[in-house]
Amino acid sequence: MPELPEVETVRRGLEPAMVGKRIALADVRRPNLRWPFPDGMADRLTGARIERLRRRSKYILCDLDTGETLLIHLGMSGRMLIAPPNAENGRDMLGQFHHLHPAPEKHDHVVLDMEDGTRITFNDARRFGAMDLFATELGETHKLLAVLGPEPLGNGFDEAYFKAALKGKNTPIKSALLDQRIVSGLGNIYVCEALWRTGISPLCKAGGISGKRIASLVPAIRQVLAEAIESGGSSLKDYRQTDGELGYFQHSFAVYGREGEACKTPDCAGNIKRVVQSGRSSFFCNTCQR
DNA sequence: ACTCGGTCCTGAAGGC
DNA sequence: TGCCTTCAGGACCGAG
Repeated sequence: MPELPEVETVRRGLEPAMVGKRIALADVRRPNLRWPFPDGMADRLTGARIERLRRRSKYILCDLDTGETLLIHLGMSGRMLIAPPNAENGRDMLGQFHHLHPAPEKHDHVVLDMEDGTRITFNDARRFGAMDLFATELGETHKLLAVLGPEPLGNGFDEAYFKAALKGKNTPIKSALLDQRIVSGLGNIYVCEALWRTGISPLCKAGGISGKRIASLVPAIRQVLAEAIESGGSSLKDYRQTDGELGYFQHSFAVYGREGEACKTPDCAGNIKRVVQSGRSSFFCNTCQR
């Protein structure tokens, strides 16, 4: 499930394959993912050079030399596949583009053939992902970006902001942390992990948590994300796979997916419980998380 | 304004 | 060549 660290890892993996390169041919193989693709997306991508790859929350933003930005969300199951150039593809001496990549497979929804023959494929079985194109100059006024709270690893996310954002909230802290308007980029896994690190129960009402405990969440969130990015970075560095798949990595979790197993807090005799909050599983230790 | 639950989608997993 | 149910999840959207 791509949350901020996974998206950042994907962004870093895509950089060498995309930045500074032109899209020789964009193949948009269905009319929509979660939402309809913008009109003429394939034509608007074909011929564009990618100047920069940015990340905002769980979105990857590709700034093009056409004045437009390609927004990509991986949803639940979205993956970016990178297939390196073959000796036979790219442009021939007449400037004609050709490629010998295998035919796209099931759930390959958007295929970008770069000018050097590299093929970038957006594959998303569940189609919770999204793509959009918008004028770069609109910046963060894009509908999906305008509602986002601060980046958890950025300067805008600090104790003062966080306390103010949670003040008076009746919703459980678990739900508040999943709310992208409060802080953006967290998903179910890292919310569970950050709460465990601070000893705060996911069931606590957000507005009722002491200032000291709220303050402790700030570095806990930052650290769990930074560690996951580091973990992703190292897996990326070692990454060598024939199909070029990129996007997921192994990371060890203290609570997520560990229902019934022993709590990893030193000297804690508890075991991990699972409860459902607003339709999502929360994993926590009800002995050391209060 | 705030909070909650429904919804989209497919594949994996598990019960029988 | 088994069928069926349940679950996973991000984020929008409508209901209360």
